[in-house]
Amino acid sequence: MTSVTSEPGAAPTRRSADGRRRVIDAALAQFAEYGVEGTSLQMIADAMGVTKAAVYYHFKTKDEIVLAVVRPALEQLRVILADAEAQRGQSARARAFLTGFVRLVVGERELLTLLYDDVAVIRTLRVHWPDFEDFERRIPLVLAAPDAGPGHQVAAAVAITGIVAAAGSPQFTTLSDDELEGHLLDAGLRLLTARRRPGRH
Amino acid sequence: MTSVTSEPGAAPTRRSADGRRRVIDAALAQFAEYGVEGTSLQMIADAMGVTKAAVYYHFKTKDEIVLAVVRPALEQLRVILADAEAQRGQSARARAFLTGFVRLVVGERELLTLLYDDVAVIRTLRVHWPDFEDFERRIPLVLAAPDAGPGHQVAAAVAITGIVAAAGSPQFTTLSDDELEGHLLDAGLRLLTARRRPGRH
DNA sequence: GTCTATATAAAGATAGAC
DNA sequence: GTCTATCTTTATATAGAC
Repeated sequence: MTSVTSEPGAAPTRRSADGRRRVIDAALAQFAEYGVEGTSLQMIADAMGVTKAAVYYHFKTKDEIVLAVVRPALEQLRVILADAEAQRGQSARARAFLTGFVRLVVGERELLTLLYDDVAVIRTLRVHWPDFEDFERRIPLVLAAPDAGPGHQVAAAVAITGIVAAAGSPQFTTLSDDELEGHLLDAGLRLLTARRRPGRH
Repeated sequence: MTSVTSEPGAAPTRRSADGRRRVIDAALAQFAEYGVEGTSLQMIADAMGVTKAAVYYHFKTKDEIVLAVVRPALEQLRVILADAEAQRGQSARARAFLTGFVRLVVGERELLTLLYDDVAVIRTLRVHWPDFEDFERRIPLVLAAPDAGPGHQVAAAVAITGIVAAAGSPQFTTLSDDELEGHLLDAGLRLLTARRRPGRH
């Protein structure tokens, strides 16, 4: 299972991609349990069975590890968002985003929880990830038209944040991915579906 | 403004309640912005304009500060939960909890976000707050009957976690408390209202 | 690629003066 | 009630041997 380091045609990086992967996997597990600020390089190294210096061979700083951990989720989010925005019609865009987002969340529960709940991750992204604030602007827009009124905006916010948190909850580990995905999608659609409230305004 | 320390009939604590309050307020502000692990005693002291040692006069450990910050929210949650459980009928119980919970969340946005998002807070509570795991069991139960099927459980989880996160979002700071409360309640009700899925798509 | 050893800073926490 | 000063531990990070 070891030493496929730098085969020609494989990973284009100088440092072996496999070494980085092992750090990233160990880091994600620790981050998910203790949070980024609650995880030291020592803890990551211990989880890998190596020393801190070995970890620093692969990444120069802790921030770089955070970025590397979170990068794949953001890349997928970028694609899902762009695809949704390309749809014709507001409700088609919202539905397209929701569908892709739910699939991403179920596939990467720990990662998305980290992305949405960990203030340290969000701070790091705002500083080092150029497109992040873009996402924060565009996601509400793809889910609800700006002129649809605050009720729709609030419902959309409840939907995406609730979906992430519910997917990450230990309560639903017994459900299959497909089942969970179906229920989350259902909940999301209920929130996004425009319905005039009978009693108000 | 100062030195009302230990008036007879006032706070029953030896250390002045006012001094504790100032620590708690400063700590909450820092915790909300940087997370518990990302906040040092030094940062709290700086925010108060005093030294670390002055903070340690009021609280023996950082954990004690965390508990004190979070205590009022948990006390309110305890009452809301007990009142809801006392209602007759599952749907009355769910609605009662949702109503109280939304009001609590809107009134204490920072605090509830901390309670739901910060892994360090949750770990501290699981260790030092006897009733916390009780809450974690009872809240899902008051919102959805255990035999109602996983779809209802998931919807309920989306509702409460989404409500907390949406209320804490900077997106809605322009809304009045009453407006936000109304929209959150509306979103929550949409999720809790039992509806057979009519086989959409 | 991993190690030992170390530099430097900051963390939580305490002692004792005022 | 707040201060200065200090202790101890741990944090991020680097240098250089193997």
